[in-house]
Amino acid sequence: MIDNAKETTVDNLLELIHLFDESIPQLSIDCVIFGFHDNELKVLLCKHAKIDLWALQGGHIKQVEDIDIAAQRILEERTGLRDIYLKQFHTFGKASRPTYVFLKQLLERENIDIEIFPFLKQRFISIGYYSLVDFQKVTPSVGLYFERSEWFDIHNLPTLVFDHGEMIEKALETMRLSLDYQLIGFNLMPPTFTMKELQRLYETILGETLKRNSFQEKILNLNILERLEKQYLGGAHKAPYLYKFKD
Amino acid sequence: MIDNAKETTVDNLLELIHLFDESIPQLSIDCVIFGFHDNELKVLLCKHAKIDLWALQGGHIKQVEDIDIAAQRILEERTGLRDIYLKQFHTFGKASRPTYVFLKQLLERENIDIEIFPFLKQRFISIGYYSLVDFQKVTPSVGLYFERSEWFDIHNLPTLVFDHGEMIEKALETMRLSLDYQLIGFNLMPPTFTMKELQRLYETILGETLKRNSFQEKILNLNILERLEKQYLGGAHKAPYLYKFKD
DNA sequence: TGTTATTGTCAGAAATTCCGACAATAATAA
DNA sequence: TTATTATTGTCGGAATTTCTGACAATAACA
Repeated sequence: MIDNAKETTVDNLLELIHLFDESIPQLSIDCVIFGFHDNELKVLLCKHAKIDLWALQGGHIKQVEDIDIAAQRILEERTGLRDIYLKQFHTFGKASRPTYVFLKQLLERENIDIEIFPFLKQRFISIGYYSLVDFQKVTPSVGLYFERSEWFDIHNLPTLVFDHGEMIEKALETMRLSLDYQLIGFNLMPPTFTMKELQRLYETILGETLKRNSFQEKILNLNILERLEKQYLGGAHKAPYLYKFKD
Repeated sequence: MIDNAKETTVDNLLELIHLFDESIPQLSIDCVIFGFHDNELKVLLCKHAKIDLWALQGGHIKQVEDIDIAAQRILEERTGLRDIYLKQFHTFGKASRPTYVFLKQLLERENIDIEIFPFLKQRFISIGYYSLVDFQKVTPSVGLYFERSEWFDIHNLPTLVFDHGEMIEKALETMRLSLDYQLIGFNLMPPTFTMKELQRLYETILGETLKRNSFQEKILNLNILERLEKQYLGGAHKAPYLYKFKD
């Protein structure tokens, strides 16, 4: 958890304006960064100092920048991670997305009239990406003008801005569906792992328990794992095989 | 096929500028409108009078308009159809999408300097939607400042602008995958139809032949069809049952 | 040395998909 | 009227996949 109690200063407002100037207007990217560790599935949210609402990790697209690259940049800014599985899943563009109301309220608490920044009055359309990381490996960092960045359990989310709740829902649904026909967890596992550890990842993402032998059969049939030598791990039981993903 | 040999006049250039003004900048929608009829799968493309490249049916999003509604509006403008299955499938945003080069070339042929219209110099990001219609029921109409609108067989496409070829590819792939777990052809079939007719739709979309009895078994198991009385259709053989989609 | 907890494996059950075969039947030809 | 032809409906078994319980193997611990 990060808490730097940053104040909104004139300086970082100017920086914000500069960012807007060199970015594509009315279009943002929001990353649903899922974090997995020890049977827990979390999502990384951030929050402004003066407002009790949480938001996804968002950002803008530079005028000369691929949208996929922009999403990677945002992910790296907030997590320090690169080369992570990151997938575009949907673009959200309801006319009623209440970005204006939120920003107005935010600026009012700073005693700033939103009329000074006409670009903030515009409606925003957001391209959603999701990714899956090991939250133990991440040191969250707040973006410009946010105050805190924190992992929340997927079953216990705080109140969110805009339609960010809906976005998380849709990202989760997409990820669960894609689990059936592609492997998305290979950044999450240590270099070698047991079948049980992999199963727990699947169970946590899917939110349901799986049969031990069915799971093993299914995964092995995908033919993406290489079996290594057993290793004694210190449990009062038979030692499991270790696996690694094939190169 | 529509061919109205429309000239680019000052009037419709002004109209174009007006459209840009009330729309979200640097963001467009492109609709991959697939047309099916008699074992043929086509896509509806349009073309400017002075340029030998074809394009998807595109348009812009009004400042106060849901993106889904904008896509529906574009579809209706170009085909006259409403309440059609229309699905967002991907947003395309490579920094190198060469929209500027194309528009400059287009305007030069009209002896217009693109510098007069700075908004045209901007890079565009495009939200892709696809839909599936019966091309016999459609009377294509050209949008503002296009000259012709025509159906092309999916296996025999002309040279396309920008990355529109890639967009069609991705739309087709998405549609084929979604065929497995949802029914997308219900606007295409007549009110009642035979199993063979439905099978041909699937075969055409998938680009492969299917076994008669496996297909029937699979579709009936979806439990979305209602079997009606047989009807003699005039073939030298047993009359097939008719089906309709359950209400 | 026995107990305990977990693992690897296998065989059979259950479910799904695949596929060939055959009778039914409507139009057409004889 | 009758035989032929083309296509349909359906059934049953083969092949494949998925599910599930059972049991032996084994490493740590008492």
